[in-house]
Amino acid sequence: MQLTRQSEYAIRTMLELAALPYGELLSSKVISQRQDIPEDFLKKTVHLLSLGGLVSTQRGTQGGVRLAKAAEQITLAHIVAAIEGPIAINPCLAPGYFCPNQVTCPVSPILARAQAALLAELNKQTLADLVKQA
Amino acid sequence: MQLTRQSEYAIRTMLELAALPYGELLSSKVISQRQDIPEDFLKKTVHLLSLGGLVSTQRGTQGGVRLAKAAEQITLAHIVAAIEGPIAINPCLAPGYFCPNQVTCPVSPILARAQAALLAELNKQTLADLVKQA
DNA sequence: GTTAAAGTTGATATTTTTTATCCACATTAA
DNA sequence: TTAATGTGGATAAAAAATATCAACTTTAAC
Repeated sequence: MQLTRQSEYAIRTMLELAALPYGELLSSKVISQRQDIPEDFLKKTVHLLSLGGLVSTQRGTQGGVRLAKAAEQITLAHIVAAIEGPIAINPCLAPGYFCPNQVTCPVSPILARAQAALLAELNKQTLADLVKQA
Repeated sequence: MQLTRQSEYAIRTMLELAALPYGELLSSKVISQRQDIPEDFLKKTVHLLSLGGLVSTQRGTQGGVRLAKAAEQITLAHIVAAIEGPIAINPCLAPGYFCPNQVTCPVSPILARAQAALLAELNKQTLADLVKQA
């Protein structure tokens, strides 16, 4: 029932990027050093963020990573989803799951609401808000 | 970011027990058969529920497991906590954790609120409510 | 008392997931 | 041309979750 460490890496990375002037690049290497994250692992993490449309990358000398959209439009929920996929606190809430148990399972609606409440909180503040606070 | 399968086993077990007349025993063996849960694993799961004060057990012939308190006083949050320990969606929210990162981490308050929202939903309905619905 | 049913406990194995590492490759600015 | 950088795949290592096994204790039933 926990965020993975990789999600945490991703959050810290996004905070680094959001603290920069918009559009500015920062290399994975530098981020890994500043945030004490294994470089190769971070590279993959950044790649996931990229696939999720949260950052864009630039190869080559002086390349790096930057936000792909304004920090005002990014929330923790987006970041976690980019890393871990759609948040599902139980397999039975995942898209396309067929429950092998009783037809009328009283639990999944509750889990669904709990999950929704969790997501709502993770969406309440933007990355921009977070950077302001830090 | 998921409940463990063991938590799910525990929930299904508690639903079985709550469907019985209050105080009635059901053996782990029968529960494991009805719910298709490995028996030895379920025994340990039941033991955790017992340590958590949610069920009481009775050894010997005709022994078994029963609710230790009224189903009206038990929620999903209690069950999950009995199995997984205090719910903490990130290590930094666990009791006694010291964060090695920046002093003013803007993330943990959000995670804390998200976690609280999750817990609130898991506490909204009692086991008794669930049994009624099923 | 004896016995069989049931929970207790600890060791260990298996499987899955997560985290980390390594390296060959593609791209690109300098 | 070259060095810095992201890409991608393979693999390893570590951790966590799940499952199995087996000896033990308790206790109701006979």
